Amino acid sequence: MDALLNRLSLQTDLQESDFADLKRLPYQLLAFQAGEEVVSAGQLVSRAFVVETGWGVRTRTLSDGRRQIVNFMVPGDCFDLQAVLAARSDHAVSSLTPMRLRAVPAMSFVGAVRQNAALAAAFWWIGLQEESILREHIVRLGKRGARERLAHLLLELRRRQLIGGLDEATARQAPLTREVLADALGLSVVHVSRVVTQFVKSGLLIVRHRLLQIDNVDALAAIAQFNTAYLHQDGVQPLPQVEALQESG
Amino acid sequence: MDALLNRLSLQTDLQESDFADLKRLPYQLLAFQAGEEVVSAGQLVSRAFVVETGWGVRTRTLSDGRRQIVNFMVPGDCFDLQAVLAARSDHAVSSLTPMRLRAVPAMSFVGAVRQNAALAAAFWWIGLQEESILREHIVRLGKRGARERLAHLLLELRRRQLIGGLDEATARQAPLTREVLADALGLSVVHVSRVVTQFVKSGLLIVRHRLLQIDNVDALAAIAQFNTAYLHQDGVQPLPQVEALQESG
DNA sequence: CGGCCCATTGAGCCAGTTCAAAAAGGGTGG
DNA sequence: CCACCCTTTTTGAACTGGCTCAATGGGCCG
Repeated sequence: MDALLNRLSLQTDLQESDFADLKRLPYQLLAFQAGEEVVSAGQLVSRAFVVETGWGVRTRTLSDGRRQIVNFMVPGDCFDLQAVLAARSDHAVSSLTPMRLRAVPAMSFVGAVRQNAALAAAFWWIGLQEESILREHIVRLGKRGARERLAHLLLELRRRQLIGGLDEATARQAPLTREVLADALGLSVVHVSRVVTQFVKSGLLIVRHRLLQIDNVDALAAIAQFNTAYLHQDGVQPLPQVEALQESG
Repeated sequence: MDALLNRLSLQTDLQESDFADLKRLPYQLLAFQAGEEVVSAGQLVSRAFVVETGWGVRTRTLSDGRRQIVNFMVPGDCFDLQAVLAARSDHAVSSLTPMRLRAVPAMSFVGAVRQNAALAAAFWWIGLQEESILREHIVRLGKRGARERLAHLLLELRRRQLIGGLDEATARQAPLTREVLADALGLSVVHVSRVVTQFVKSGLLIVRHRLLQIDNVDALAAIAQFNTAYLHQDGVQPLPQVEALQESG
């Protein structure tokens, strides 16, 4: 879980002992090939997951087959922390690339979070980031045109990969077919293809096989009006409240 | 905070003592007129809010003035629970109608949640619902046409008002101008107006002043392919995990 | 009664869609 | 190493849902 640990050490002020608590959690490593379904819609989930390597997506499929990608998952992301409540997943999660996941039993996760206030704060923070990413996706779909949407998404994914500790060169890459992009951006495959081509011709993007690679971050940021504030990368403040609580609780 | 209490009693299995803990929290009542800004973007928030009466919206405004409504808030909804972490709000919250809010200091809220596992579970559940509502908004914007979007949103708002304990007649009403709908649905004011008019002519909606009233739930549900699963109304299960934890922690 | 804000309606336009077909990979088996 | 097949991508052409611009109409308040 290097990516998650890296993320937590950058964004929270966990101590060695907190990391130790985290590492002590029981887990199971799961390996998936590209295109497998990790969690099905309607399934009763009872584990929390951490992405170790590879990319995944959370999708919602309407009864007539239309499919919306609700969120992407890159190394260091967690999902189904909600599992804690034995909720039924209302979305499916599947892998885009070969993917390795760490699955933690819900009960153990809750236990750790309840016994360690710093961990609770850290995962609360992660939840906050996730929610913020969802909100930004809403803005992307509701208020932006096709070029802006694509540029904005690619920049977000780069940033999120950086947060997970990947190096700049890797973080600029995204293994996304046009269809995946279309399902995420609320556009047709054909139109995504046109926009990608246009970006390539303008030197913003390099396409190799089905790998998109950002070639000009600044130009994309200008197109997308990209502002990273919503990612809350700066991490938690020294947290006066929570520290006060640790003393009293 | 009747609406929230009602919601919690329907969806969670809190005991009298849990409700007592909740009622014991210090709070401040705030009253706003229609169109006031409750929380500004970038502001450091340090309180959690509960909507007592009235409607609010969370909005994100792009630098060029485009405005996206990310979520609606109806009685019984909570927001800025994240405040706990002293995060900067990346969105503004404002009132659509006169609104009464209960503001709870972040520290007190965290204290209550940390000392009472049942409350923690209840608010975790509320967070899960909120996230699910955001995801459904993504699907609405990404994969649905204008008629579907409007029908779907109105049905969601009805359901959410019912969850807050409002009666059926009230829950069918929504005090939304065309502009608000447009900003929420990613459409233009003009087109929203056309769709509303069309719905009125088909007997799906009644419009009085600036109040939309649902006149035919089933027909709207058919248009929207509305499925309530994502609202997780059924509430938490008896929660084996959390109960086990209460014993051990 | 007049002013203001909101909603409606019409006309023309455009971003993005759909349909269809061709091209380009890339993996597999011979 | 080549031939073949399957999937993905690209491209063209026609279409359309929703947009913009602009003007008119209504309801409410002072």
